[in-house]
Amino acid sequence: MNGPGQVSEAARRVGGLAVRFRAGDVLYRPGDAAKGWILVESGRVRVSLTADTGREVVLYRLNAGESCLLTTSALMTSEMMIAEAVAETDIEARLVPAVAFERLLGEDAGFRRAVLRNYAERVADLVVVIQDVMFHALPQRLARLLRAKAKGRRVEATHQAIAGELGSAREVVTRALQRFEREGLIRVERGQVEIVDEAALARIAQ
Amino acid sequence: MNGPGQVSEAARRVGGLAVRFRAGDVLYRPGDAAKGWILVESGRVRVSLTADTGREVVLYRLNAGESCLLTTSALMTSEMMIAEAVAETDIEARLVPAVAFERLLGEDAGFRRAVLRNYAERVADLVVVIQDVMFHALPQRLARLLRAKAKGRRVEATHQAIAGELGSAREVVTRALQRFEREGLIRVERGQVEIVDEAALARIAQ
DNA sequence: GCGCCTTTCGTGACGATGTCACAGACGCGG
DNA sequence: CCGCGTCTGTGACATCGTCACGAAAGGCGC
Repeated sequence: MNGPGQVSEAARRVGGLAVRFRAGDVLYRPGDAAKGWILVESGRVRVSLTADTGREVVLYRLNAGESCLLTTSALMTSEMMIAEAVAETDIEARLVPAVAFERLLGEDAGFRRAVLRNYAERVADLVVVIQDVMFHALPQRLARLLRAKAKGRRVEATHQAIAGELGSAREVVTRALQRFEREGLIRVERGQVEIVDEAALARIAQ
Repeated sequence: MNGPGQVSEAARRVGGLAVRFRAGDVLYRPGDAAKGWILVESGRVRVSLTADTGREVVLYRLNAGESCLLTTSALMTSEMMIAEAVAETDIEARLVPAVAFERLLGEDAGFRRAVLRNYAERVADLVVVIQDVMFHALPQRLARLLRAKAKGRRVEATHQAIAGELGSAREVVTRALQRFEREGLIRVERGQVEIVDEAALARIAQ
């Protein structure tokens, strides 16, 4: 395999430290210093921004074989982290010291390509977030999120969690969901949403 | 010198094509394909997102020695450009084919470091934009912008231009400026703003 | 099964912001 | 000095975020 495996193998070869986290653990929070280059080997990490008011927005997620754009950015600029990363599942990761990371970048073309391509995708994620929060109406974004998070026709998420994904407020999400429900698109229950009219949702999501 | 000069020299060495733009020229627009890796050698470029409604937000600017994050991201993912880049001044730049760029990254450690550090800064710019539009009130951002753009105590910009910087709407900027004027912080004239109470502005900007 | 506590959700009121539709003001070229 | 394009001013309105509550649903201990 030429993806996660290769990158992971390179990280191990160069002396990367194996680290583990449990679901719910905070990998880093605003104000922390970047400890090194970090590669997720299994599990999923959510990276988000939080305002002092408590409002939150998810920037991107990291899956196996991926590495955190903002950690590396902080590492390179010697700035502190401004975002927060939380383990959504149990995590196995590898932490590579900055100098070893730089060496790998120089010596291993495959590693370099994989890492840069991964960052390019995360950068695109960030731009999509900006476009979304600035240019797209909430119902549209909500519809898209529901479709994306649906397992079958069920979405397991509290209104608060949905608001966090979208960078909105819980009350606003509650009202938008009520509206969808009145219009017969969904059915709302505590902690979950059932999709009733998938086609209509798709239309709203564009 | 170890900054722009070195990077620029490397780009030339590897066969980068010299290109020029006049102030106001569009370097690329949404839907374009990335033509290669591009380095600004002199002048300033503004990179922004535009909605179909005409609303705009400035993502970052490129100065001499810097390279466009989004172009490189598009290059790596083979996606089309989603943003727009406009020359704010006359520009000299160097366009390096993708393969030559990749080769340079592998062979020249100084080049690699400079480029990656530059991208790390642009990434930080993007995150700041997200934080700003989501978490900070308009008066605060406006005050910050006025201070940043002031030459002496004068800011040359139309309300429309200011709105574009902030990702807001012209009318909203007009009203915010009126309010600042009523409170004696600034004086507004056609196409420019004079700062009267710099200290108060600084306080509002935090 | 019954209280109690925590989490989740519902709702009204209000301010800030974006949008729309115009109207007025300014300045430059002819 | 007349037009016309650019820039600015303004009112009306919808959406969204915030605040301040209160109600409902689950879980837990007993």
